[in-house]
Amino acid sequence: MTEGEGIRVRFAPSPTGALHIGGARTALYNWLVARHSSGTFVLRIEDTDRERSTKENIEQIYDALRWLELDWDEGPYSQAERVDRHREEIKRLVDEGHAYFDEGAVRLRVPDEGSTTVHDVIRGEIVFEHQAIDDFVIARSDGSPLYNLAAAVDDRDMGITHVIRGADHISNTPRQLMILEALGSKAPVFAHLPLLHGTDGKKLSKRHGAASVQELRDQGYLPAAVRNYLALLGWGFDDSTEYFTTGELIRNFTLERVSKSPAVFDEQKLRWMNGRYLREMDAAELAELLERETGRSGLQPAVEVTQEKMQTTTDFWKLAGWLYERRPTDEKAWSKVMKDGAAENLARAREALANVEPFDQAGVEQALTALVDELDLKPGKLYQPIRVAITGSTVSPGIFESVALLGRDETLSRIDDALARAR
RNA sequence: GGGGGCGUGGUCUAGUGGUUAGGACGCCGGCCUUUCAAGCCGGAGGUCACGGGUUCGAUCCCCGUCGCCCCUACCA
Repeated sequence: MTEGEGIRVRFAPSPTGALHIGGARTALYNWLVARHSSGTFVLRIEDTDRERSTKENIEQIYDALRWLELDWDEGPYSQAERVDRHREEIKRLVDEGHAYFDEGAVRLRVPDEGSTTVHDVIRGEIVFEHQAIDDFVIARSDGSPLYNLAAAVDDRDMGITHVIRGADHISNTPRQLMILEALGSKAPVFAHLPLLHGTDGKKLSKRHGAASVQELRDQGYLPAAVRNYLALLGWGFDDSTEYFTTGELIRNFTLERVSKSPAVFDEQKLRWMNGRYLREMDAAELAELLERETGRSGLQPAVEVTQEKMQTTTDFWKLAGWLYERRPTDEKAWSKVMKDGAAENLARAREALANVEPFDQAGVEQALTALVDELDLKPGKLYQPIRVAITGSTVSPGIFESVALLGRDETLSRIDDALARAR
């Protein structure tokens, strides 16, 4: 916990579009390492590809990181704005004979013999024979620097001690190491995270659909739940713990426990976990959040009766929307429930509810249970027709609270409509 | 083609030279119950990729094979 005073990590996304969960996880792991060791989390935008590095794309990254509450201590630095530094080092490499011009471009000289070893915290030592690596280009013929050079120089200049990034960079690492060596610089520690794959087994990318951070936000996930879930995609703590507050994540996260094999994003499990976070909030807090999202007010009573059923905040409207607007009746529900004397029972329920005083949950419950006794019915025979009449569906919160929340006038009116239709 | 990485139920993972291979999501069933969830209980599902070794004994150690993925760009 203390040896980390000097630890400096960076998240260095290239702004090619929305930040997807793979990038988000890389950011999270870097952030966790920094916070765990009281180190520094640097944000650097790798925008040397001018075509794709639009202002909007860059803004999306900030936006995603802010929503995830992954705050950076330094930056954001723009790699593009550092081209003078890159050019300086390219010139130096050429001047010192480490690199040479080839048809206008600059290539680094890679020795034919020997090897470069990557020391990876997660994977151990990885050896690359030089003969398998060509002299690679470090600057275009227009003089602009290429990724491997820019990344190596920036990591060095920014004092990065731990490079934590996706495993797709493993093969780039020996190249960056060779640049660093030619520059006479020390190598940072590397940690290559297992890639995230789509269900098709391929590296996760834009084309895998609902995988961007902003989509998760729009679908009603909580940042804390997303962080918890993402932490688990490629990292495990012990044989039974998987629910971690952010503080626990910071305390327990170590690179040594990161797994080596690729993982597949499973939205079902995220949904489950998000539901768990939702249920642990208190109703007032959740109501406030939903009021912010929907622009409505006074949602707490509705939240109290639906909270246990929600998995995402967007579920709220599906579950409670009938309280605020009449929903078209689900025909399957109607035909399933409105038979065998259901209309008569519903009519009796209407009578009973018309006289409930006060019209609250206890009053409704008393009236309805008394009626069930009187008619000698299975409770569902009475409650389901009411449910369908007022919500349009066989699925809703508890019937007593539902009726009480809807209020007498609206309840009776909806029952009347149902009765009219039933006859 | 060359180089590199990875391989534990459908998915995420724990694990050790000797375990009934543990947990979670999902799935199925039960309880609860006014529906659906939640919660609790139970169940199905794994030849620990395959084949050889080493060993009294391998999921775990070694070698090979296969599969998947990444890099092999004047992309990042």
